[in-house]
Amino acid sequence: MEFKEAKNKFVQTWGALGSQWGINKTMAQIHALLMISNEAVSMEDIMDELQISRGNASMNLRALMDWGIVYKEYKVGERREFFTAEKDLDELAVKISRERSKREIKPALKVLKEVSSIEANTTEEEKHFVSQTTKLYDFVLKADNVLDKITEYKDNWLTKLVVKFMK
Amino acid sequence: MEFKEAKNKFVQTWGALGSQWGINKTMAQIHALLMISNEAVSMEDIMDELQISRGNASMNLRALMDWGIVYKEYKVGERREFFTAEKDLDELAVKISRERSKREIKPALKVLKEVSSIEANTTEEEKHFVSQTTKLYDFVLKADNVLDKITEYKDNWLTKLVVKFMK
DNA sequence: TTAAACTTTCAAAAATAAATGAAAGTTTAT
DNA sequence: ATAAACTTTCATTTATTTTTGAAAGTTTAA
Repeated sequence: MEFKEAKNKFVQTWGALGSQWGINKTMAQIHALLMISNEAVSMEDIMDELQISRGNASMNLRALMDWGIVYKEYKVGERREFFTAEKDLDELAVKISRERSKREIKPALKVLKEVSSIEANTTEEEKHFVSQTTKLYDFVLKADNVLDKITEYKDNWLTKLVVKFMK
Repeated sequence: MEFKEAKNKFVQTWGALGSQWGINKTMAQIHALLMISNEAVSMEDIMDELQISRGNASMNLRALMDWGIVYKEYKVGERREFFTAEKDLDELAVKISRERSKREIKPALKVLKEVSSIEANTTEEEKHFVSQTTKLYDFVLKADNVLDKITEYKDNWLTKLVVKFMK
């Protein structure tokens, strides 16, 4: 396999993986492209490489920056903006997990707490509902806390987790 | 909040969460409904509660069974089939993580291995590509292995993880 | 065997999500 | 101040995903 083919395969695969995980294809592809670039890339070049429109590139770059995993860069004597991705994988994973926790897990926990707190102990059906949602609340809360603790280590958290866990 | 309202809120929330994680809304809603039912539910009742068509119910129940998190049940003297969800949360999480590993992570690893193995050491660009994809391969492999190890514990793996990690 | 009771399949329709591109907005150099 | 160089926005279009529902398939009881 030659370089160009490998590069393309990587970008496509990362894009497909993105959509399986609730991130849109282009967003994941842009991120993939930036990950493997040794220098900052202009919007023009991104549009060109991925064959996407200016609007699409702009909106997805904004989203990536909102996630904190892509940065703007300015070059002296250049009017254009350039973009780079967070390349440290520990840092990348930490940022993604924090953001998803904030956007998805926390709101879900709020609902779980609400619905598990209803005054409902008449029928078996109601008792079961309260019991299940309470368990779910506890489980998700615990999982969210563990994730938080793990990513607090930042540097090499994965390696540290391996070490801790293999003991 | 009364029971019916809480139940509905739970099903809707779980459905929305599902779509953010690459699982379709109806599939997640059916799962939610079964999770909080204290007894097995017929397809008719699922269609009725969620206001969905027969085909939709059938296909998503099949998908849930393929994931191994919903089971068919037969009642004596009843022609119809009934369905229940895996209600043990440890077990549920283990099954989901195993299935996603098999379906998504393993194939991604295969591609990462391929593209990181290209003979390409001429330009800086190529060297950087190989270096980044290699790092990514190592990272994802390690994460996949940790997940595997953690879920091997099955019963109470989350609690065990908390204990191990807080030490 | 046949017919009733049920489930599955899949082509077509509907709903949802993403992409386009032109106009509006912003920044910088002169 | 102005115009060139660039980015963002958003109504519309396009692509993708999901849902429908009717026909085909299956199972069971008589």
